[in-house]
Amino acid sequence: MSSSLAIYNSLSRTKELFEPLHPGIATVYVCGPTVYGHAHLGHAKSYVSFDVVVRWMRHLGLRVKYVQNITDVGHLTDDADEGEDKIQKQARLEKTEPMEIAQYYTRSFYEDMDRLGVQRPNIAPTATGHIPEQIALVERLIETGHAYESDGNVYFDVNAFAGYGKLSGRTDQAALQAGGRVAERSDKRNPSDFALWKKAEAGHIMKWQSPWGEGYPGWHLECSAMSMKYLGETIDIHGGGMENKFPHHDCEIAQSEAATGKPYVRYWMHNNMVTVDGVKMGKSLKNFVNLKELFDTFDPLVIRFFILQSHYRSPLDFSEAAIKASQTGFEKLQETYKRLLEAAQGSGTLDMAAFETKITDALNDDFNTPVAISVIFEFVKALNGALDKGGLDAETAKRAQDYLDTYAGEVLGIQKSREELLAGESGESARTLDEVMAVLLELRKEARANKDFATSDKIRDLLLQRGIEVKDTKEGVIWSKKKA
RNA sequence: GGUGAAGUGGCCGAGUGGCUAGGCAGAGGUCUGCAAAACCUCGUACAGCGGUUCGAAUCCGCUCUUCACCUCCA
Repeated sequence: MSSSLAIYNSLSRTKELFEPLHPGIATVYVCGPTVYGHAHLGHAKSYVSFDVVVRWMRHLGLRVKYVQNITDVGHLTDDADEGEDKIQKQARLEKTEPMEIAQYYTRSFYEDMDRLGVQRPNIAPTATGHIPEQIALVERLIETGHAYESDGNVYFDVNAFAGYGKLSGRTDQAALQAGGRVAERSDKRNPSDFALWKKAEAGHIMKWQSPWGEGYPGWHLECSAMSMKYLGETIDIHGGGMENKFPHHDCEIAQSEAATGKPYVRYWMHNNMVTVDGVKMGKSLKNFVNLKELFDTFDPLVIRFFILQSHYRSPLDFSEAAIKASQTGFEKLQETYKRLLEAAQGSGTLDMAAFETKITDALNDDFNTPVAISVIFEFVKALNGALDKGGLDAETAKRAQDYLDTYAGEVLGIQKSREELLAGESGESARTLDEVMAVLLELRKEARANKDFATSDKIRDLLLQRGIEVKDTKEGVIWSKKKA
């Protein structure tokens, strides 16, 4: 029952069997953040989703080369030709310089991603670190007749590239302009032409020398230049947010394919948005939920779990109530895993092969994490049932642990480690707590033996008030600290 | 105006021609001194109107509603 990996390709708008260009190796490029503010839930959805994509492909035995850029050149706050550099603006607001802004928010980004269990990309190139590569790409486009210079600016000539707009379906440039909101620029040949290189106006801080004078790269250029540098002229997968299909990804395709004459990307993947009350969460709107604030209330892994309970191509509506519902389910999963690890040996068995097949099929079907999670819950239910009835035999118990380690842990990343679940806290204060708890539970045990339930319940209630939950199970009394 | 999505039970959220999604919440039960946990049972959902079909939430058409993109945005 082996299925193969199918990926929904935004370019063909169908699911296609994934076959890497070079057998055994998958090249993946995902648009990274522009670092001028703390990451929000929308970033989390995107990078958690692609994290699972990469983890699953590695699980399948592919060697994945994963590149994710850091955009540290602030593109403009308005349209391509107006407004202020975003990073420069933030630097002005924070009374510092652009480089410090970029570095500070880059660190902040990785801090948040680490807490979400997002594995770091193999290469995380910055736009400012690849200015020569970008200039070279512009020169190549001028040489091949796909770009032209005009007063220190260099534009891509959309008419010189057949198929511009094929990703977004925006192929009729005339119709596009009719209702468009971007004012025409006199120095462009065609209103749809986009900037490859921009002349630095007075006061612009982030600028570099180029054959066309002092300036800075256009907003689509870095991804093409860095993707080609590290992954080759044709890559397997390019991922990003849906809002980047047009113009960003269409422009990337145009400038890359015009330069190389080769297909740029074989599978385009676009993840959907996080919404709040049905409206997109975005930096420019003021409705975004900062991850650091969210982590004050919720375990980062709960957020990860919440994200993966919906499909990456579906919008995900944010609400505290929805995350709380996820939290309860998440805790149930952790509890069951812990119970499995501590369970005594019995004689029960489970049909592990069926659970293997189901979850593999789900993940092979365009990374269907919600279905994968539902399979894990079916498994959890069967597992708890078996443990209720006296436990699993040694082999099944081992396979059950492997199952959760592999799918909930290694692939989906929604399971806490054994150490975290079993060891609790370490150190002097934890040992003291253990000793004190042992005394209290001994007193409670004596009270219960004497049928003095008033006393035993009082001990339990008072502990619960302080965040320590005591449960009487078949295996004996257990206690755990609950997060408030 | 153009380009693309989507409307599923109290809530979140999969599926997509016949066969249980799953989670949360709720009801009943088993277990327990009681709780908690776990397990068992239950809820007759697929925006509306037509059509295709032996059979449609799933395909087609129309209508209504929502969202994204067309300006930076994961």
